[in-house]
Amino acid sequence: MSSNISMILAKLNKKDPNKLSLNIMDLLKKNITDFKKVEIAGPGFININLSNKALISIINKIFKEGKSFGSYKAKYSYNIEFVSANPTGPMHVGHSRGAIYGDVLSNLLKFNGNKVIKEYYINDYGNQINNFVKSVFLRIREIKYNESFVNEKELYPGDYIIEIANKILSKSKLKFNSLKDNYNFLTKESLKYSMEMIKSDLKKLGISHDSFISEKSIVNSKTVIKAINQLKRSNYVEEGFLEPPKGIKNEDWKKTKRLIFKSTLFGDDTNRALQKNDGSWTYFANDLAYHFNKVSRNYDRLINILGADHTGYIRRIEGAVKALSKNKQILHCKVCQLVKLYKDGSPFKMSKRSGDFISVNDLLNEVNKDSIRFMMLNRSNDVELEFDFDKVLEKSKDNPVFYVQYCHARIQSIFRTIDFKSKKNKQVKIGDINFNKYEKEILKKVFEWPKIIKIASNKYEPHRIPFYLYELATLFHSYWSKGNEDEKFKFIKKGNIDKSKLLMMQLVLIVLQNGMKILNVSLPNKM
RNA sequence: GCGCCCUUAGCUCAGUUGGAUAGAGCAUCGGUUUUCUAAACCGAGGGUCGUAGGUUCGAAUCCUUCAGGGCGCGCCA
Repeated sequence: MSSNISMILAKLNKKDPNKLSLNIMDLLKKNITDFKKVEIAGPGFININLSNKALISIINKIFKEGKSFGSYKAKYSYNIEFVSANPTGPMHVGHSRGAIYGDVLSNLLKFNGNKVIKEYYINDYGNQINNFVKSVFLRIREIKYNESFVNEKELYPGDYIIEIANKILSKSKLKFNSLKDNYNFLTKESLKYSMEMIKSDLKKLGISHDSFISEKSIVNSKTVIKAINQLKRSNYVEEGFLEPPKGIKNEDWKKTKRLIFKSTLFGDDTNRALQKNDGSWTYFANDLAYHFNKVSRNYDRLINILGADHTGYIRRIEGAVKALSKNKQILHCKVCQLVKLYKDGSPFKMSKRSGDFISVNDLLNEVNKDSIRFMMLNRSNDVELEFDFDKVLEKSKDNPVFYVQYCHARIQSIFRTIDFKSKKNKQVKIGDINFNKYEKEILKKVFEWPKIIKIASNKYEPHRIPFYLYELATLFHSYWSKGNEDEKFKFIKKGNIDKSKLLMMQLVLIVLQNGMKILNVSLPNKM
């Protein structure tokens, strides 16, 4: 164990850290007997070797905590919105990253005792939906009346549209003469089937949401007006004109008076329109209303998981939450960078519109859920993730999930061999326990687990968990193999096992199980 | 033009909210299997942490400059 307390105190008091360390060391030696050795190293670190007595008391504490080892008591309520993929088709590989990130972040926060609502915002309103429904209609015409499907720019050509068309046809005897006459029916049915597809994809990835909120229902409930009225009163919304957009040309742009949200007050580049040319609400206006609804549900903390292509949206919506909650609630937007898909050694472009994207379902047909989950978290969410289709399909040693699972399988293998069963309420006593240096390394790693959880939770960085588990597994595999070189490091000798080894393995097991439970990745007993 | 993210070994990336001699995997080279699971392990080579400054006992980490890459910049959703 090591402490940098002297350096911190030195900074505060402007004193020499080495001198402070000497003083602290004296105090420690006088007052505490749990230390075997205390010494000063480097610029003023205090290194402490724990006595067996102290070690045992820590181990007993871990056994007592068991499934909650690593967690700390927090009791905030969270709303985490993630996935929220448009209901115009199945999920693609890019969506799965945010989905898994959000899901594991939720598990992590729950592990610490927080209450978490996992929410999905269904964008079942607007032009995309019109185009989606039109696509379904045209496919129906194609099937029923042999009219060829002309692929216009705005339409969705993917095969799943044909599937939806077939499903609708098999249940309905309507003639489908005009889109207009069948519009409401088609919209309802198409959305039902596309959401079924998405939910099924999510389920296969091990993800389920607690709450689904429909954009259309927000619009119909007039929440938009309520939200905007409140913002008008606090002077965040006004009628006015906006400058022409700087980024891309838009021929439809017109300078007319409309309601705008003053997002520049929150660091945005420009104020944002709440109304379109024709006076109808923009997507942002509806989203504002949705977040008004979220704010009214009184969570302690709001989190949105967004794709990289929505970074420009963050200032606006975070500002909106501040304005709507009168600075009482804070929305944190976390961004997942792109997933770059590689196949046959070259980049594989995804496009939802063209219909040639790799869907989550395609992926799941070839790679198991555990590997996908682990791989998607094996990067910080802030960096692009290279997903090598071929490599993941190989199911080889390149895949780190196997490595961690294998560690678990080896421990279980030992337990099987000696017919060991974990007992409840075990109390370890000081006796013939004597950890060697390899075991101490592993214990040290196990003791780090709560710190990993704390950082991962505070920073919303669940990727730290797979990295940590991988490191723990490395130490274990390394120690295991010592037995190949030297008989005395064999775990089992003549059917017996050292008490210290048994303890060490039980501790590793606790951490592996707690960690993988948060990741929702399985731990097979045999591989 | 503006905003956000990134730049660490040949490649892909970690890096403890500022700590000790910067770490893994892959790739390269060389070793280890009558076994408690070799889906594993051990060893070797490989670094000016993009650049230039600053903050301090101490910087890959914080601040500023510049360069390179990605994403975005709608009255689409």
